[in-house]
Amino acid sequence: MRSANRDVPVVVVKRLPRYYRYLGELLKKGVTRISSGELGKKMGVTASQIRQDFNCFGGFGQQGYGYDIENLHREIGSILGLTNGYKTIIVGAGHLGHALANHSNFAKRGFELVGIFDKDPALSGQVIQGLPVQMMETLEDFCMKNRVDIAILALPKLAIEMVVPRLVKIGIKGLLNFSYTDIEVPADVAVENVHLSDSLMTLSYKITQNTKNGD
Amino acid sequence: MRSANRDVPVVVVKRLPRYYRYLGELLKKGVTRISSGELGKKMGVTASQIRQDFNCFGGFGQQGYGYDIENLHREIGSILGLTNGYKTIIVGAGHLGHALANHSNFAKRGFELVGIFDKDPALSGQVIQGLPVQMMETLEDFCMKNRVDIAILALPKLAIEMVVPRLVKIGIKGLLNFSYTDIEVPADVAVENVHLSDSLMTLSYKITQNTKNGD
DNA sequence: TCTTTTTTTTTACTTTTTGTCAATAAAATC
DNA sequence: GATTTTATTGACAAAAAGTAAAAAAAAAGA
Repeated sequence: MRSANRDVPVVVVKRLPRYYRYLGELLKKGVTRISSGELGKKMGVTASQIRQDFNCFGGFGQQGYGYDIENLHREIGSILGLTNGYKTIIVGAGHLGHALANHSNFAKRGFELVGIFDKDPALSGQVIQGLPVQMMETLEDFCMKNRVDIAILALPKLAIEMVVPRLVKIGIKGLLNFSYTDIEVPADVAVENVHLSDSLMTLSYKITQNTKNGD
Repeated sequence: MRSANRDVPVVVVKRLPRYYRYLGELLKKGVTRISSGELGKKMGVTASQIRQDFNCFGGFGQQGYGYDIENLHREIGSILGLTNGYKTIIVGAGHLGHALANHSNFAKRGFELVGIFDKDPALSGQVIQGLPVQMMETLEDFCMKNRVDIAILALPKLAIEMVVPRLVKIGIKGLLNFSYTDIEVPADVAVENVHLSDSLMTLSYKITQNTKNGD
């Protein structure tokens, strides 16, 4: 089993979390093996694509047998870096930050929430998920001391512009950006954007198309 | 200017919201025209792609001049269906639902929030964004009377399975799904998923790659 | 051992992106 | 006011990327 996985296309990477989820569910149900055909039917994609995707990082399957779910699940998790136990903070303790802190799947997937920050003194010390909300002044100190890897940015556009450079400066590795702006960082900082309005607009487009064709 | 826009590739549609956002920002700054080259540099994509994309729904540009931003912005908005004024409800008034209700961009983009629902009696009547949280019993009645188009689903996986069929039954047109499961609906109901954990996992992958190559 | 299943690998096809260039509009020059 | 120059699109072509199908190979199970 090759562990090399250089040059995996972005589209494939984007599909990995979904595979991971489905495999996890099967595992929970006690299923131990599955063929690409079966999995494809379940997920609504072609068996060919599944096989092609899995082959990007070495053959996990066995002819005549299929894929060992536990093994495959673990491998994909490892490829995604879930085994690295990235330490995570949330910046912005508003409703969104709060919701994300409570999002149990994050911890389940190996992301350890170690701190929550906000600039509003009224929130100072309030406990969310066992963690006290800290003031922005302590951001750098805390991140350095606790070797924080990821910052989840749940704050408005304006605040973002102040915070991002500070996080970049102390060597943050990744940013999950929920604000409605594209942030600029050096190439060695990974960024993933979640633009909620964009999703709503895409939905709007789909509805508009449906309405056109349907009625 | 052709208004027909059949068969616009999905990849292009996914890019439209971002164009819309950038054009909106330029408009706000008072810029009235822009060339594909300039816009491309700003957005980090090739000028060629921009022209190709815009041409999917008819030529909006003018040789030697560029694109009229106001016109282009309005056209993209119309293609996305933002002018249809879709009526929207949020199901689930937890922190996530709350955050989404406060998300000002939704209203700005023409989505009118008309109702918020939750099953927790403790939240009944609590006012969010001027709207009282309603109990789940009134869901069908309310949606029919108010001709609700879109439901934003901010509830856990288990609750989803109960709610979706009810919404489908009363003819909901679109669902924005935040729960960590893929929902199944008839073809005439549009669905857009926002799987937060997936984004975090993709980020994790990127970090892992950076770490490998960088160090 | 032989058939069946199912992956891997290869090949073909489709979609998407990028690059080029003629056509055209605007601006500048004469 | 006519002519030249510059800017920039739209359309097409080429390249790249991604997806699906087909062929070949390996293992499982009878």
